[in-house]
Parts: sequence; structure tokens; C-alpha cells
Amino acid sequence: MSNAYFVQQNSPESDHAEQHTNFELSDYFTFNDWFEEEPSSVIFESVQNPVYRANQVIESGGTGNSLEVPSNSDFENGTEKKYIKERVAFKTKSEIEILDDGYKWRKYGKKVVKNSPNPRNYYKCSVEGCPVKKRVERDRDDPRYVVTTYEGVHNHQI
DNA sequence: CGATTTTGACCGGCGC
DNA sequence: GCGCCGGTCAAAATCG
Repeated sequence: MSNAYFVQQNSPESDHAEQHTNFELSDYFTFNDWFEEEPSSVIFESVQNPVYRANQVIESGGTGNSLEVPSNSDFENGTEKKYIKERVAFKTKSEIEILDDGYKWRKYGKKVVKNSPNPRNYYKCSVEGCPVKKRVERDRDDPRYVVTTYEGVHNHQI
């Protein structure tokens, strides 16, 4: 299974937001092999404050919230390690790639990857003990976009 | 002066 | 094995 692209237009926050969230999450968990394939991601395209929404998605996924969240006990036959982490990727139309999402990040790596002229940057949440990482890179064939991939669930508040 | 960035080294998985 | 590839480490530099 390859990537799925969700295009979010310039919709206002309010009533579209919830519907949109449900749509995101249900499709998000439709991918059975979502964790196994690379790139494993659901990509949202948004023009406004998408990173903040990304964190909302991750956190509601972690707390259940009427979703089928894959828990570790669901995958106990040797493959559980692949299911521990959660990933969400956002494709953002932005000139800037350092978007403030309310968390503090420490950069720990940079890599140029094959098939892309643009480097990929690696960040880790700087809160002690928090396992969340993210990577930020420009879209390969549409440099107006920035792809931000979150991995893990924050174990603390903002 | 502590925290963060930079950047090449290092490392592990995988295909050949 | 070996080398490529993506991810991480860590020491030095830089920042605030």
C-alpha cells in the first residue's frame, strides 16, 4: 500500500473540523499494512496550521476516542514491534519549514535521501522522556510543500 | 553557560 | 561479506 493523500481545502475550523477529523482517523486506521510499508504514512495537505492538527490527531488516536487503535496486545505474534509507533505525515504548503506546533524540538540529524535533492531533517521532542520524533523535508517534485512526519505519542502536555 | 545546531562518523538492515 | 541507504550519535560550534 502506498501513500494516501487527503486534500484539505481552505475550510474554516469549526464544523468541518470534526467531520474532517473523523474522516482522517477512520481512513488512517484502514490501512492494515500501514505500519509495515515505507513510506508508511497518511499525507494530509493543508494550508493552515496543519501541524497543530497533526498532534491532535495523534493524541486522540492514543487515547482511544471511538477509534480502533492498534494496541500492542493486538499484535503479539512476533510482529508487535512494528506496531508500537504511530506515524502521521502532513504535506504542507509553506515557504518556511520550521512551523511552531506548540512543542519544542531538538534537531539531531540531517540527511539527503535518494530520489530527492532536498535534505531531510530529524527532530526529537526536547521534553525529558518524551519519545516523539518528527522529520521534515520538502516535497520532491513540488518544493512549495513541506512534508512533516510525526512518529510517536507525546507523554506530556504542551 | 546551558541548550541547540551543525555535520561527518557510525551503525544496522537489506539486497546482491 | 560488501556496499548502499536511511537513521542516529556526538563533538564542536553556535546561539541566546
